[in-house]
Amino acid sequence: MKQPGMLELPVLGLLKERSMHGYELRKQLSTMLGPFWQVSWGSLYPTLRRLAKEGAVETAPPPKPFKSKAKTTARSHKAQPAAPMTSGRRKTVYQITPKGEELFTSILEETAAAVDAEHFTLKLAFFRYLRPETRLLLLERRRAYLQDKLAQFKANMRDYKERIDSYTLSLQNHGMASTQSDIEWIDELIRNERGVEVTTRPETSQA
Amino acid sequence: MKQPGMLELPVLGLLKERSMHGYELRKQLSTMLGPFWQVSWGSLYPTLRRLAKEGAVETAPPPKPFKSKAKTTARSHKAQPAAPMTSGRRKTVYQITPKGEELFTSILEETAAAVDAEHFTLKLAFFRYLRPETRLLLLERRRAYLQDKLAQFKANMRDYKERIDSYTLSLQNHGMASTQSDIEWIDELIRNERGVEVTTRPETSQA
DNA sequence: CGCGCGATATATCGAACCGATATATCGTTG
DNA sequence: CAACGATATATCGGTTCGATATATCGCGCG
Repeated sequence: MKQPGMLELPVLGLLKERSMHGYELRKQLSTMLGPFWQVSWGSLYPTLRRLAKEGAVETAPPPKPFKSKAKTTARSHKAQPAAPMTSGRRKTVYQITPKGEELFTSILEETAAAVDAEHFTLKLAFFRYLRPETRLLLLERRRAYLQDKLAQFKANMRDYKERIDSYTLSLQNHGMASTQSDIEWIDELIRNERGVEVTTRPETSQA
Repeated sequence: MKQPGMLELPVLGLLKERSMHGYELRKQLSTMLGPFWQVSWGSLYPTLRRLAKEGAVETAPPPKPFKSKAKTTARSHKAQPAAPMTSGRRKTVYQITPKGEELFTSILEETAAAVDAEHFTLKLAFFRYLRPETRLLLLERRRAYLQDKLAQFKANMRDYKERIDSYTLSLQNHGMASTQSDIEWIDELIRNERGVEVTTRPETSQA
């Protein structure tokens, strides 16, 4: 997972359900995506600041002051690095704004960059927020992309299979099989999406 | 493909076979890896400079001056950006050095970071340069990693399958199936590696 | 009782990569 | 000979990663 613009969607998607701070955001993300992706701090916190600057999220004050702050005295004995107030256990809670909701939807709906595995995976995790027709559109885009990838594999094999060693050959074959398996999975999702109705067509080729 | 340290191995691996310039390097890389990975210029050229600075590669003068350079006159009419000599069709040919050969081998042999899909894919493309025992070691590391990933999937499913929606569930299931398929592929590679000898053991579990 | 240790929580740094873009030349083709 | 696509190198800005720093909280354990 390293494509740019990967964090916005899941961050907004989780904040849409309820307000959270960074640490919890990461835990939720891990739960949701399992072994697919472990978000790094070095991308999560900058993303939160980015979203805040765009006005897509805003920081809420901690729910309850609770213990009262008895030590508002200077307390700068340790030289805070660069940002204001660098002390422990802060719990900067972020909540989504209407603008953030809009951004979330526009990112989720966009079909252009939805094709690569990472972006698609992320979108699927928030598929429930899309209308069925948009879901179908995204699924079909992904399918077309995979079909194209498969064709590239085949072309590559046709042209170069004499020139590549057995390991690379095995790699290509496994890549093809995986892509084929991905396509079948997408087809299953498409079938589920359409209910069980129509589509008595026997074969799956469409490209 | 975005993990750091991804370019060094294939660049050195290709230059090991014969000297090339950047553009050709990229074409060869595309041929070898097919649809797996398209290297971007923004990473390839900086990598070449990085490797040059480390002394792992060096630029060779163009094979033949050929047409003779009749215009060694100033010719600075266009303000070259930052590097010396910025004109067209330069063909900066890179060749590997002994130090580069060493670096190639050490990167290829290291087992630590060999586990993630991208690095493993890249290593496999140069597997022929490894001794059979090192190949087996790398394959088994990869297998253990995948087995662990599978276990994480299972644990995740066990703990959260009630709380996640059907799309995320399908995602997890497909992820598990893919990982399982990857394991079987690795097992096949391991079997091939061992020749056909021994290992009459019926099941594949080893973790 | 206090001491360490692990979980909680935020932040930053440098390195690496990507996508887009700029620039220039060469070969072909109409 | 002009247009165009392939060849060829380079840089910029933005994003992510991995490592690391810092600090606090809660718990167990001697």
